[in-house]
Amino acid sequence: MRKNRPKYKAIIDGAVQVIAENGYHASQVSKIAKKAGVADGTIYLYFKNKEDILISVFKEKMGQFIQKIAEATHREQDVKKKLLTLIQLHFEQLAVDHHLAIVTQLELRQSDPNIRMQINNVLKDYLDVIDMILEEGIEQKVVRSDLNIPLMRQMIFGTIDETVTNWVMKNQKFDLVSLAPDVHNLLMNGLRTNE
Amino acid sequence: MRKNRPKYKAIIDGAVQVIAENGYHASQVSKIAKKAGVADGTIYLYFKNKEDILISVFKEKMGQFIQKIAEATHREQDVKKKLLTLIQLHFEQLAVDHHLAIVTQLELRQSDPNIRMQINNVLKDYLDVIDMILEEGIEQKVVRSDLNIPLMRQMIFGTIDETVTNWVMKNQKFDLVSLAPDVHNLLMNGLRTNE
Amino acid sequence: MRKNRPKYKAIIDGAVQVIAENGYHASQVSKIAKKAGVADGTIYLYFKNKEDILISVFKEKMGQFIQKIAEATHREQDVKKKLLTLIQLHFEQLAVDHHLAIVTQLELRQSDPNIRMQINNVLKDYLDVIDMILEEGIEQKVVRSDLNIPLMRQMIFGTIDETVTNWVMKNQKFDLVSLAPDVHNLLMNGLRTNE
Amino acid sequence: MRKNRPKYKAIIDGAVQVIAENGYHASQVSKIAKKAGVADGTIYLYFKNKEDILISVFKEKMGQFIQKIAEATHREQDVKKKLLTLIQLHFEQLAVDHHLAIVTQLELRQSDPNIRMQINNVLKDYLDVIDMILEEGIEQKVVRSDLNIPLMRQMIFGTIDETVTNWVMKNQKFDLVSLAPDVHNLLMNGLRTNE
DNA sequence: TATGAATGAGCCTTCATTCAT
DNA sequence: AATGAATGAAGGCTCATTCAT
Repeated sequence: MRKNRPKYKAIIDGAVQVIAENGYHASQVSKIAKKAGVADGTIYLYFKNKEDILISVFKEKMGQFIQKIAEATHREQDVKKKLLTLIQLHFEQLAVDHHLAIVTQLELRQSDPNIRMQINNVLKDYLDVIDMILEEGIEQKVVRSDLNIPLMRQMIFGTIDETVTNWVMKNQKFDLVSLAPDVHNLLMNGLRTNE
Repeated sequence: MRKNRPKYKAIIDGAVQVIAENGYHASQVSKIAKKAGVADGTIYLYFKNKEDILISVFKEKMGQFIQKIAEATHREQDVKKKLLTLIQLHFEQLAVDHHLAIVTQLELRQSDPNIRMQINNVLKDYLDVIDMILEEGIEQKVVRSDLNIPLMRQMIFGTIDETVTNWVMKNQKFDLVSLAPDVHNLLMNGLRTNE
Repeated sequence: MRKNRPKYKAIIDGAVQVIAENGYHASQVSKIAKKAGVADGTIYLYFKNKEDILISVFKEKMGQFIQKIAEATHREQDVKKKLLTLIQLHFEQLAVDHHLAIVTQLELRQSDPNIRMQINNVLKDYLDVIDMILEEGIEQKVVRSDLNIPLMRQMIFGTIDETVTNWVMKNQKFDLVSLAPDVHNLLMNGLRTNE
Repeated sequence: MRKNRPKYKAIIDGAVQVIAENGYHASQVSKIAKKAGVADGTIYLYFKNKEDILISVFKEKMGQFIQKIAEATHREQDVKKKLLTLIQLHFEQLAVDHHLAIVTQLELRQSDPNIRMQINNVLKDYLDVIDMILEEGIEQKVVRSDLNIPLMRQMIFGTIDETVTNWVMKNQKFDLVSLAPDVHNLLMNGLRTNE
């Protein structure tokens, strides 16, 4: 299968780097090819077009990203701990790969409607993980039940996302991972039931 | 003064529409000119280049946007009411002008570092409004003081922003404004002091 | 008459300066207008189009230039002195107005065939002066008669012109006028009869 | 090596023709591409920009031009014959390629300072050939020693150049090459020692 | 006459994509 | 499969010229 060939991975990784360094619109296919160590034409043996590269980058990288978070939260029993794990892994994975962080937080926000739709498809899995935590929390009465889930999910995702964006925009000058407990505390406070 | 001329406004408004419909990078200058009802060359009497259009769009539109919110929150006495007002006006203004909403939530996220820097400059005023509310809240012991302000601000802005983005992505199918009380409730819950 | 109005002269002088400073193709009409202290549109009350400005510049400036030389050589009796006068005045006039020198030696060489034709018309008068000196010289047996006049004229004009061009290209760093006697000596040597 | 590829030569030759026919500033890149039988974009695989085409045209064509003259004069022993050879080859080469003649005599005179500088660099070699002939002539007492070399060089180059320009301007209606002996005679007369 | 805002045709250059080798 | 030279469509921007005031 095409995706298992070494050049496929080389192109994906090259694309992440080039996009992180130049931004999506300044990322010429030839630049990606050079960084990946292949000829320009070779790109088109693996990808339909430039847009397809971007979508594939997101699917590959975010797929793994989400996968890890999904698995880790499943392993946890406690709802609060699930959320903490989610936040921590989210921060950790981006802190470790700042190229990916730039691409995720900044570059992927742009682009055509149909790219965005595909990206949202992938993101859907992530949001599902959040929803499941919330549902479990409501069931266990750790999370308030008077607000609908999408709203709470938006707070969780919005807060995490905004925090990472801030970190990226400030050129990763502070320690993102160490913020996890406070973010968790803040969110749990908002979510908790008001006895 | 250049900005008071009717064509300036026409171009800004044309740009908002065209960018909302096509995305920034697919928005040819000639398209903006046509929508504004001016010749292509006229654009360059009012704007340095295409990038300058985008920045001006943001400064003009977001400037007013933020101005309104800043004034309205200042008029309120109660901290909780200030936050509610902020959320409500944020939602209302974007709900009323969905072209602007698309540009704000999607198109402006992209683009070169130097565009982003300029945009952040404008946004700074908005974040300052949030910070002031938080500071006042801490003083009045309505807001917890054990977390730093940037973090809480990120929750507030992140949640509001994510909510609007969701609304835009779902093609404005639900009533954004009516969400304000719940968002407010959720955020205040997270922020409140834990006695 | 149009040409006597003060703005006509202002535009011509502005054009000479702007062209000397920027080169013909980087000399926008608006730049010339600004330098002349008139509105862009005013230019077109005095000139048909941009090309017409260039031609008029040449006619005005070179007209005077040639006029002076023609008169001065006529006043001289001696053929040798006539040629010396011609060389000296040629050098002097350009040395005094280096903007004009740049325009004459460099900028006017370019441009469309039909501009060149008009320029040549003006130059014709200058070449006629040379021819008359040569004819007189031949008559008086000071100038050899075994070569045709155009050839000798080309030597005279070519040598003078090349000397000025060199001076312009070297940024007028040496004294052009003081070269006149040597140039005259050299040319007379070539022209003299070989007894 | 880039310059050896057939398309490089095709573009250079196409450029010479198009520039000769239209003048440099009216020579669109697309016209040159069409004449050369390549796509517009192909031009930019071989040349940095439009200006680079002009400079390359000059370097290539004038390089060969000067090379031939330099070699031929070196082969001659006699100083007078060296000069005759120079004049003859100069005329012959331009007579044979009238497109090149137009470009050399008219189009290359124009243009930005930095183009001119590059052109002068190439021309320098030609002027050096003249200087060497003069020095040899002085040594052998065939050329007068009371005038400085640059001045005499200006007469030689100026006369030759002016003659060619006249020929080009008169649309090559007379036989340029046959003028060589007279031009030579005239110049030698000017240069000779006055015993 | 004079103004200068407005016009819009025109062109260099980029770069995603193709295809002969 | 892989290459990379070649393609050519597309668009931002300039500037000579016009015309309503």
